[in-house]
Amino acid sequence: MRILVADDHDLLRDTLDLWFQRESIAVTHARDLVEALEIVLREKPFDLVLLDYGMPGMNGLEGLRRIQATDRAPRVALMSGTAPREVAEEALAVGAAGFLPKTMPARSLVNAVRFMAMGEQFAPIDFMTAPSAVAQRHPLEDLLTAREMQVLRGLCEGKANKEIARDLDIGEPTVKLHVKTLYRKIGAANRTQAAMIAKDQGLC
Amino acid sequence: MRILVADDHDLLRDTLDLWFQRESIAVTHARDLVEALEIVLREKPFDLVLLDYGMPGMNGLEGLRRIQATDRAPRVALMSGTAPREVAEEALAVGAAGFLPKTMPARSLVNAVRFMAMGEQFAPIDFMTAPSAVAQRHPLEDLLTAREMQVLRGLCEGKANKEIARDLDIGEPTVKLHVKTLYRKIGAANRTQAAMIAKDQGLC
DNA sequence: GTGCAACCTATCCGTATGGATGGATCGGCT
DNA sequence: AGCCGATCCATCCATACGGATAGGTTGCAC
Repeated sequence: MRILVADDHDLLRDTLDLWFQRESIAVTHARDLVEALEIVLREKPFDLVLLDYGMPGMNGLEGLRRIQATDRAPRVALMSGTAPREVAEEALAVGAAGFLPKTMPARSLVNAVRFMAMGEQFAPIDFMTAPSAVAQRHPLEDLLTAREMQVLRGLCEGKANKEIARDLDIGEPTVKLHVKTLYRKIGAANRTQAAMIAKDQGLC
Repeated sequence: MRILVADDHDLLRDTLDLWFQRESIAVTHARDLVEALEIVLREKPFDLVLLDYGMPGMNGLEGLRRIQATDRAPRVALMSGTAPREVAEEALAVGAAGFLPKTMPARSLVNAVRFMAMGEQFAPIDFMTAPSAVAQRHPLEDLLTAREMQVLRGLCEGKANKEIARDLDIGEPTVKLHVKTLYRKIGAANRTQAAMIAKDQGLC
């Protein structure tokens, strides 16, 4: 089996080499996307091409598409240590053979490579089912003050201002004030919209 | 490689047999869970045990747990044509080697079996990332009338009764009536709670 | 210190909401 | 025919809500 590994990280490439050799998998190297493209076009087709998502020239999924466009590498997989799940999903959607987080055990990585070379799609299950992970640190949390967040949580539970006031041990007029100001901050016209926005953001 | 296939469908078992034989995979059969348990305890350990989720004696994931509890079958995978994604997720969470929908191509199934026997976890990516799929046909939808559902959708968008009335081209008093009755049906105390409940159910 | 932001309280007002009635029409069912 | 549920409309009322305005107290930064 012959594969092409395109990664600008020397250490990782060397480490992978050891494992692939032990499994009698022939490895060719590339340091960036252009080099990978040259090799793909020059050499005879590989069983699998591994692309580092953060490698020079990749430009997101653009690099993946360019390799696929050559029609000389039907099996292309993405590798990354940092990319969020969404990237993996989109890569698979556009026909990538798989997605390999660099946190995988080497043993599993070799197995995955064999699996993908057989024509299957691979991605670590726990990685793909993990809850989005991004959530971009809740844009609301640094837009609203601590008190406003507490009030917003009350709104999410469908509580009346009076209830929220009791829960937070403050006066009802104060709650009304917080409610009003947080409406403006998050762009809500009433408490229901505020609650829905909060829920969309993953709060409550 | 030796595997145990436990499935009460003769046809499927025979079909799998052909494929496994061609791949020089030795297959033992079981027709239900008790038979599978007997075989697991009697014979020497298998590289993989395939369990039909809907097979007699399975009782949900209970069967999976019982096989695992024998400590004689470290690699157990689930098979099903109908089970929702949630079942697959839970099975993997409790340590199943994988989940195989019966809609898979036989070729891929064999690859997946080999993959799992190597110690990896497998589940079809598209199956696992599909949006829930179940939603059990929205319990609300047959609890509420058509009009009430339309009103509820309006509530979800944070609209006022008057707006909803205009959208549906009915009078505001009527909207208020629908709102009131749907509160009682879904157990909401106010419009915000109603909207949150609807959102939880996947509507809006 | 001065300024500022976050927090708290208060009062006023118009409107929306939630709830309870009563009554009406229409279609489907027995 | 009679009954029932879904739909519609109307009126009444107490309360909650949304908004504006005018204060007050902290604590922190300049």
